[in-house]
Amino acid sequence: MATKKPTIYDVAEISGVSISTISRVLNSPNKVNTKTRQRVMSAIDQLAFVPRAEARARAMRGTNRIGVLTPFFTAPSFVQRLRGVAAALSRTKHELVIYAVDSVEHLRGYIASIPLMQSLDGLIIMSLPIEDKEARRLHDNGIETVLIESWHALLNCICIDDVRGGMLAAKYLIERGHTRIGFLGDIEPPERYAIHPVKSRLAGFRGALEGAGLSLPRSLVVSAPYTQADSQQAARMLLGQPRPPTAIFAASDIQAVGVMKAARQLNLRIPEDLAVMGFDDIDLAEFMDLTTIRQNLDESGRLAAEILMAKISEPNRRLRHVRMPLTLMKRQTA
Amino acid sequence: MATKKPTIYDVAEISGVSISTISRVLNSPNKVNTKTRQRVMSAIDQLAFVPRAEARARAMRGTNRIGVLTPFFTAPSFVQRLRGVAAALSRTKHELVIYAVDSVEHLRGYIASIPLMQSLDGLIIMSLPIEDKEARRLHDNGIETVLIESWHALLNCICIDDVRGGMLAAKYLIERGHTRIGFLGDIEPPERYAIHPVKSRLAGFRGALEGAGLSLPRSLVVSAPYTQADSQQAARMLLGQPRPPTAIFAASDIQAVGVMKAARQLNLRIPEDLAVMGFDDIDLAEFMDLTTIRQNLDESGRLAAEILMAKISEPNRRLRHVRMPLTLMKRQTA
DNA sequence: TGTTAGACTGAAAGTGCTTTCATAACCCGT
DNA sequence: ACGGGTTATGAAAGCACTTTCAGTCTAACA
Repeated sequence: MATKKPTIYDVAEISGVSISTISRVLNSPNKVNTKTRQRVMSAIDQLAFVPRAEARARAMRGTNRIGVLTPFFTAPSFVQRLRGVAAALSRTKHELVIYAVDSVEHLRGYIASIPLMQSLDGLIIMSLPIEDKEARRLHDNGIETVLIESWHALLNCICIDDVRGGMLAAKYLIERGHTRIGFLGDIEPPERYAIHPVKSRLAGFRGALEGAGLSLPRSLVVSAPYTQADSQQAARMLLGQPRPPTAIFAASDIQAVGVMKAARQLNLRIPEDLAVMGFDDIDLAEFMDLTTIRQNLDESGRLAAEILMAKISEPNRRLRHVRMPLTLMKRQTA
Repeated sequence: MATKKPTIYDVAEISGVSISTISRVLNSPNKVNTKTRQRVMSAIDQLAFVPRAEARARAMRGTNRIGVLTPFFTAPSFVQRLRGVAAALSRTKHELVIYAVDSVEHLRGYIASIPLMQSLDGLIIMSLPIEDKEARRLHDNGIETVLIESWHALLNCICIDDVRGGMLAAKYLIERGHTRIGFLGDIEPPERYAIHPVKSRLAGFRGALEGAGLSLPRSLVVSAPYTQADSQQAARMLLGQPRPPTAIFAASDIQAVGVMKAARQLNLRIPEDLAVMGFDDIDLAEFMDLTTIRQNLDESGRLAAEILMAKISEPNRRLRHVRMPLTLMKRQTA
């Protein structure tokens, strides 16, 4: 049992002729003596030999490859978008190629080489800032592209209005009678290669508070890394102040869970003593009955895949710039 | 303007470097000086150069692509394994291609065509039953393969001992003084194309109970589909009986959460009135402080990827048949 | 029988790219 | 200014085939 894939050299050896002859048998059989050809043929199927290029070409015909460029492959929100993409693709004949980006160089490297390699029919780029030059290159090379959570005039885009999201949260909490409301989010994240919408959410949140005549003192805004544990600790600080907030809006569900845990540790009842809101509506939010601002993550992935497939089969369609709706998911925590 | 399609030689000439450098710019941009890279890049799009995929595939040892065949792409446990795979791959130059399987035909189709198209260096197959003939075909075609959650003599395998997992859960609950313990799981799932380890978990669970002189009456075993809502409903039935259990072991964390919700609806305190255990230890379990049996999902994915890469670079390594350890994660719910 | 036009076949030269290896150019502490 | 360690680059050796070119062999024709 040879585990190696056979080449024409193997076939040549077995049938006792030169590789040129093998090649001829494959490409112009009539130029080869019947006797020799038969010998070669039997060697060919004895080895189950399939010329590589041909195999590839045959397999590729009709198969579209679509790529996803994403940071934070480990974060639930990204996974959920990916899920949407996969769901949309699963019933069609498409391959899903995933590129996990975890540094600027990585990002630039991929964006630079993907369009050139022409091995992808379409590309979905999640939460990564793309520069003008890069957008143009993708566009010029005819790689259909959909951006999620970022924006460029030349490419299809799917976004949400983070500012409005922050406002929605603030308005809801105000409506429920809260006047001291805290904010917790990853305001100054270390990664420069990805897009971080937290500042916009904070801006909208602050705007709505001020619009209602409330203030957002410095002491009620804390920054914590995007993990449950860090957020829990940050929330403890927020709640340990002399005049703690009666509600906290966390810029992501993961962080909201951290807040909930902190509250539990401090024996605060939710929502009576402390109202908690998140952002995203990842699966976890439903499980935990977390009131949150939903951006339909699965749907954004699905939509991206669909836009892509439509553009691939019908390249003249016009560019789509979609703004996905945000909805308040009223559950138990606020 | 030459009418010929440009090659790296042309690009090299224009930008005044060698073809090696061009190749490097394309394949590992970070290995070439920024200044040079820019010069090359501008030459590249000045010529609208596109490398010929065929030549490239030939020159490269393999394709640098590894595939994952998985059912239930939407389920957290699968996503977590995938995450492990992606993490391991991200530091190597391998593309991750995902094939979402959602029917038997799908599965057979993929397995039949993947070896033919030789466009993959390695394959990870998750929770899918593979037949002898198929295993042999993969093996003979030199596609390195790792099976997760299934077993075949010819291929690398990564498994857990589900029976033992069930036993662990039972023993722990017994130790905590419980004598009426219920079981909830997706015992008779409809999908025939995937592997379902629930029965084994139940067997181990039952075995341990009986070993301790306890019985597991029919009434304390309920089957529910693998969703939180269905499990919640099933749990309500379980808890609505004349003599309800004081503890429930759910065959997955998702279902355990359903049980927790049901308990909350019925005003049962956890763990005082009802102890709840899950299985898997998905992220959610930690967030919800769920006591559970951990199978290290991320790790299994990582390991699979690593075995694969080792075998690819060194094909003579011997087959690995790994049994991953299970650990009891003691948290708040039991 | 001696030529000779084909028909076959193999050696070797591409094909367009990747990768290894050696070298040259730097960079840092001393 | 000098070893010791990177980093950047080019020369050259593949990779799996195709194609050209020249040689061998045969069969047919004078």
